[in-house]
Amino acid sequence: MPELPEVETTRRGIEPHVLGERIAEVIVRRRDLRQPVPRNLRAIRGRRITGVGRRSKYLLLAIDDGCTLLVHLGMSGNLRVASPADPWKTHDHVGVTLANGRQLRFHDPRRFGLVLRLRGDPMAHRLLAHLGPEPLGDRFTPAHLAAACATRTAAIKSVIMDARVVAGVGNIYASEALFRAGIRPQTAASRLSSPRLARLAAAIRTTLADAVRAGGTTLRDFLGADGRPGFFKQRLFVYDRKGEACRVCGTPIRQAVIGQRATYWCPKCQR
DNA sequence: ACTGGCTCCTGAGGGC
DNA sequence: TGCCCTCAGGAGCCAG
Repeated sequence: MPELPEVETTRRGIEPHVLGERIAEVIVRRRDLRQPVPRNLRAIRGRRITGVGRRSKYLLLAIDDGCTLLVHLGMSGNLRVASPADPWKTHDHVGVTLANGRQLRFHDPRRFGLVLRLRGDPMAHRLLAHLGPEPLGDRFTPAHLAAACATRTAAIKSVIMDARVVAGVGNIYASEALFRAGIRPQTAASRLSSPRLARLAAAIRTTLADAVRAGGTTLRDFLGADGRPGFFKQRLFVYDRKGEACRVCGTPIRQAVIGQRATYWCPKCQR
């Protein structure tokens, strides 16, 4: 479910409720996520949350003992601000109760998500160390994208979904950015000219920034920290629109599988 | 060094 | 209604 805009929406949603707050209790109802929730997670009890950050699709809660709570939402996860008195839903796996009477609930039916407690520099952790530049940051430039694509024969869509090339671009926004750039998703990355890649880099930026502004995309089950859906779905040009008319030229949107993932494009607008 | 394929898991939706 | 099949927003790991 969540790509970068959904994770950023979650980050912004929880930040005002948790920043500076003391952790009163940690409740773990299920440990068997993508990696087991560590036994020492409870060590954050009594500590304070000093920062709410994001890297790629990971949320990083800085704790005042120097460790970091690393949260990944996987395909079906969400993190919401609840009351400790709220009934626990079936797939609410972890709860972090705060001194202000709020409780962060980690909910994840498919359990592809992750809750870890990291010591030391989180960016040095093996899950984060290999990540490429943030697409909304200064280090993601046309030159960077061109260098990454120069030697790669894989489909451009697969390349922009490679987190080592650029972090946080998932299946929805890869198709959307390629539409905005006028590039067919199956084109071999190395065959794209510099101007076209520059246009793609800009499209990745604007697509993600627009989606963040709309509170992310809710296709089926994404909810922000306040339990509300995102509204970017109404603005999708191609994703999940197979057979429907292109919003620009009216041609039916096509769908195919690239790298095991459903991919959508307009055969007229994208060359 | 890349590339494509497989895997984890649950639930929703379509077809019959 | 109900059952069965397919597919889903991620991403690490594997063999070739």
